[in-house]
Formats: sequence, C-alpha cells, structure tokens
Amino acid sequence: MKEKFILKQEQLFNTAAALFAEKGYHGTSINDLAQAMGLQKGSLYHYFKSKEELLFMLLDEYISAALLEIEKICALNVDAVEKLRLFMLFYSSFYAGDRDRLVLLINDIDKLSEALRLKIIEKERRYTKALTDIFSQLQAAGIMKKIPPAVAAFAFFGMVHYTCKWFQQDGPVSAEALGEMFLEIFTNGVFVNPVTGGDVNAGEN
Amino acid sequence: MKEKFILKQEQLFNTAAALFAEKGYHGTSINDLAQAMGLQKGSLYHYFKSKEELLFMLLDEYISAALLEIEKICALNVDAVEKLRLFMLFYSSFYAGDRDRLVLLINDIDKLSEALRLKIIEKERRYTKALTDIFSQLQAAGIMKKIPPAVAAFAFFGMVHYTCKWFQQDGPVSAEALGEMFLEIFTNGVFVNPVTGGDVNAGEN
DNA sequence: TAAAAAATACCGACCGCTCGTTAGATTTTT
DNA sequence: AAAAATCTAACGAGCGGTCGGTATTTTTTA
Repeated sequence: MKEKFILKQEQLFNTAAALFAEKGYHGTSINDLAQAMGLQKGSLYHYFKSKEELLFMLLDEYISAALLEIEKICALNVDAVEKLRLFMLFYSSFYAGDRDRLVLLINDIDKLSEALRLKIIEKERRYTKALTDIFSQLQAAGIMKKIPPAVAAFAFFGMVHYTCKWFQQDGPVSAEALGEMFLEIFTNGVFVNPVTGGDVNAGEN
Repeated sequence: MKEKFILKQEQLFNTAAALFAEKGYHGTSINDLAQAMGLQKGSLYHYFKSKEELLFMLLDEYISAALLEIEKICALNVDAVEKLRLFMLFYSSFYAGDRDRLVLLINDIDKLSEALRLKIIEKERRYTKALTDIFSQLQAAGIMKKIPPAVAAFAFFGMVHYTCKWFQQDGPVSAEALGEMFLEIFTNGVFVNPVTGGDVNAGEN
C-alpha cells in the first residue's frame, strides 16, 4: 500500500502551505514544520528531498490544476464574451478558494532558484496569454475598449490574487458570489450609468 | 552637521528597500545589506537598532506619505464622483511609482511583530475606510451598483497593489496613464456597451 | 498461519554554516 | 580634543541537511 505515504505527504503539503503562508518560506524552518507534524525534522526528508523542492511541488501542483481547467475553458466552442465570463468566474473562485496556496504563489515564487521558478512562470505565462487572447478577440469585435490587453489581464489578476489579503471563505460573501462581482466590475464597471470625464476611448469602434 | 547622517540613512533605506523587495525580508541578511553599502555589518547599527525596526521604518514612512495625501483628497469640497476620481488617480500613480516599497508592503508586513504590524495596519485601515465611505456615498446617491463597498475597495486595491508584480515604470505605459485605465475599468468597465447576463443588479435605484 | 525477510517510517545526534546582535577598539571628521 | 563613523571579533542560536541506526509495518516464504 503506497496509500499511506501519499496520504501523509498530502497532509504534510497542507501543513507546509499553511505555515509558509503564515510566516513566509524563509521564516518557516524545517523544524517548525516537523513540530507541526509531530515528527523530528530528519524524518521529513522521506517526503521531499529539499525545502526548495517542497515549495516547488506545492506551487506546481496548484498552478497546474488551474491551468488544466483554464485550457478546457479556452477550448470550448463559445463566443469570446462567454469565454471571458467562464474564465473570470472559474479563476476567481479557484484562487479565492485556497488562500494558503495563493499566498505562496504571490509571495514566495521568487524564493525558488532560477530553474524551478521558470517552470512555474512558464505556466503562469500560458494563462496570461489565454486571457489576453480573449481580450484581443473582444477588441477586434469592437466589444471592448482599447485598453492594452496585458494591462487589462493584470488588472484582473490583481483583483483576484489580492483576495488572499482580505477575503474570508467563511465570511458573508462566497467565492462564487465574489467571482460574479469581479466579472461585473470588470466588464461593466461599478457605476449604474457610464460617467464620462476621464474616458480613455469609450464608445468608439 | 546632522545632514550627513540623515543623507546616509536615506541611502541605506533605499538600498534596504531594494534588497528586501528582491530577496524578501528573511532572505536578506544584515551582511548583504552591509556589503551593498560598502560597510561592515556591525557598522549598520549606527543607523537602526534592529532589523525589524528597519523594516518598520521603511513601511511606516511610505504608508504615512500616502495617507497624508489621501486625507487631503477626502477633505476637498467636491462631489463623490470627483473624489473617487482623484483618489484612484493618486493611489494608482503613488503605488505604481515606488515598486520596492510596494513589494514590502504586500509581502513583508507579516514579518513584523504584532505591535509594530498593528501600527501599519491601522493606517491601512484608515484609507480603506476612506474609499469605502466614498462608495457608500455613491450608492446612496444611486450612482453606483449595490456591490459591497468593502469588496469594491479591495478589488481596486488589488488592481493597484498587484502592479508591483508586472508593471515597469520605464515601459510603454506611464503610472499616470495606468491610473486612468484603472479608473475607467473600475467605473465603467472594459466593455463599450454594457453586456448583461450575470449582472449583479445593474440598472436599479 | 507463522516465521523470516524486506521495505518503510522515524529518531536523534551531528555537520558546517549563517544569522542578528553586541562591545570595545580604531579611524575619520569636526 | 571631542564626537561621529566605522571596524573587528566574537557570541549564542538556529539554519538546512546528513547519516547510522531502530522501530514498525508489509510482503514473502515455508
């Protein structure tokens, strides 16, 4: 039975994610982690070969799961408006749904060495491209304002990623409801009727 | 002449901010900092009494400057729409304008001990309240959709704070232009014409 | 089914190194 | 000569990681 190993490793991963998220990667010692698991630190090295590899596995597992779902959405045969809706709803609830991992992805990715970091960044790049492509399509169709797609994409990622600093899963707003709000803010804005003044280029095309 | 002291301390602060931003608070040693300043590490203790106090001073100086300006804006005798505009433009260009300090504020605030962290958080709380108050006024006036003001505020902060992960000051988009885009996205959305479907409660009031 | 063998999980001491911090001596500036 | 800035050397603690050895569990064998 390999099950036992996998099970305990998973428990270890979750504990590590929680500790890293709380005190930072460098701020959490292997000993801290061992204590939280009720083990001696030497014992942990049966589950990973180095602290850095542990961090990498946490991040990679997480981002790969997101990427899989996102590429499914992008492969759907629906128009760009609907694709954007699905993307944003999924992305919001996915990332607002696992605070610990999100904190790691935001704070500690730079603590990886070049080689490992690039593997993570490459995957990030893929779904950044997915979203900018959707924006480009929307602009080509005259539906979206001429805001640089990359700026729009990072503005959205910012809204979502920052949830790890304030959003509580057990609070009055669910992760799904939050996604709906982000979608609405991002596509139509918070104002009931458009208010002009500093408009970039609203209404053309 | 106290000038020399202040000047060198300022230089030290900027160096520390850059290193902390790059490698993290725990990832940067006093020795790293000393080398970057061309001094021995013991010598640095003429300029601060502990590493933690150094971090605190960096954060406090920065957030206090922002808060001062924000409270000026809130005290202006203009309507809420204009107040929101001024708030967002200032906030965007201020935070997108000093990447190092912003990274610290996002990543390393939790490395402070309880007592010092609370001092920073209290100031953050004040300008979070400033923005939520503006939203409440806009909603009372029927100008803004019924999105919880706190959610809207954090959505905006997220867009801005996340710039430290991608925005380059010397790139094709200036910090001011970025502020205009964020304002437009946030108030009117990226779509040219409102697209319904998942609307929270657009059009009422 | 029971003993033997193999694989797994864990311990605890230890390595070399770096950490933040301190204190006293020394150099540089005023 | 006084004051400010810097250096040197050392401290105790903690770091990530290693290793030989020991329980414990699982698998194989008879």
